[in-house]
Amino acid sequence: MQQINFVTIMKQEKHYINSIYYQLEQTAKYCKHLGTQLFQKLDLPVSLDEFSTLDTIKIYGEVCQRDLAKLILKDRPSTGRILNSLEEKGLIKRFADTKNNRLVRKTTLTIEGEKLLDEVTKILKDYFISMPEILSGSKVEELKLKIKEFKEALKEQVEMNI
Amino acid sequence: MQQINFVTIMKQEKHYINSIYYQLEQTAKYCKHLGTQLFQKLDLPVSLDEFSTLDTIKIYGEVCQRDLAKLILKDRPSTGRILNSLEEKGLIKRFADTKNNRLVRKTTLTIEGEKLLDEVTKILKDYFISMPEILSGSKVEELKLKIKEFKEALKEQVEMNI
DNA sequence: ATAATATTGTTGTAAATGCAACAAATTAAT
DNA sequence: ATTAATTTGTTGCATTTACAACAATATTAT
Repeated sequence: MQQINFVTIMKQEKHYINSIYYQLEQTAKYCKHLGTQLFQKLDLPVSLDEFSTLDTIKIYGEVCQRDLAKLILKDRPSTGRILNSLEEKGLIKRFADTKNNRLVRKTTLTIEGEKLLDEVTKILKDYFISMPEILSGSKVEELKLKIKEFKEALKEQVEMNI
Repeated sequence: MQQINFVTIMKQEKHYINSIYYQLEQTAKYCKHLGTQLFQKLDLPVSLDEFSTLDTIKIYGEVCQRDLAKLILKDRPSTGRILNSLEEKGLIKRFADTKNNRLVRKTTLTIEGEKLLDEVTKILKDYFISMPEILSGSKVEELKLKIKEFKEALKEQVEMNI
């Protein structure tokens, strides 16, 4: 089987909107709309961004705000504002800590935060169960792995300035 | 080989940020940054969104603004503003037409628009050629097809209200 | 025929986002 | 030792974006 390389593919691309970059962007828009609509329909007390930030903190634990920003791919001001909102809602606690002898602010979920994260995660699962099977599960899983692989490679090429 | 279905996959997802929806969003952010950085670095006379809009008009021809909005997945006001900007720059011409006996505004590229589209498309190609091969070409092509498939299925599930 | 509904494009406004600049504090350089 | 550069988090601002409301017009319903 002949291997067609990336350059060859790009040369064959007559139009940017047929590139994987644009297709990914468009697909992500549908994902974002789907999530936002669900969060509004269910009248949840957090936004989708706040929820995924909670989820990130739960997984990656006590990181400073800048490291969290790098994880959620938002800039430092946006990250700070999301944390302000989560703190006002009593879902996280912030505390001072040091990282390389430098004063930083770290974050943990409160009991209420843990509870909400579990509840909304369950709601999302129930919602996806009620959805028609868009693609067979193994295909989705396979696609997800390929996207992650592509994302990790892309990460090396993009200067994020966070 | 046992087929694992979508529901099974979602049940196994303990965290939203590991879902294909969030992974797609994150990957698209890298794509967006990559493109925006390039357009700024080269000091191009159009934004990435304006360029992809030009490309869309080139492919889909004379469509009304609402149909164009559905293609570029932006709302009607945003679409109108992008067209205003492209018109001010002399890259498109707008003209009145009818669609189902209804007065609509349609768009075509000017000579300058065509020229700029070709030039920037070539610049993008050269840029991608200069990039290291992120993934082997066949893998990227395969991934793109799967993403398109996923996107088309997703489209049926999302009410875009455009 | 009249009213209700739908389509298209625009305007206005509020929210989100990114970016530059800043203050505080530490490390590195000369 | 003094200066320069780096890291972290915040504030302010300008751009983008979404969403509701509107005007104009055509279709549909009663």
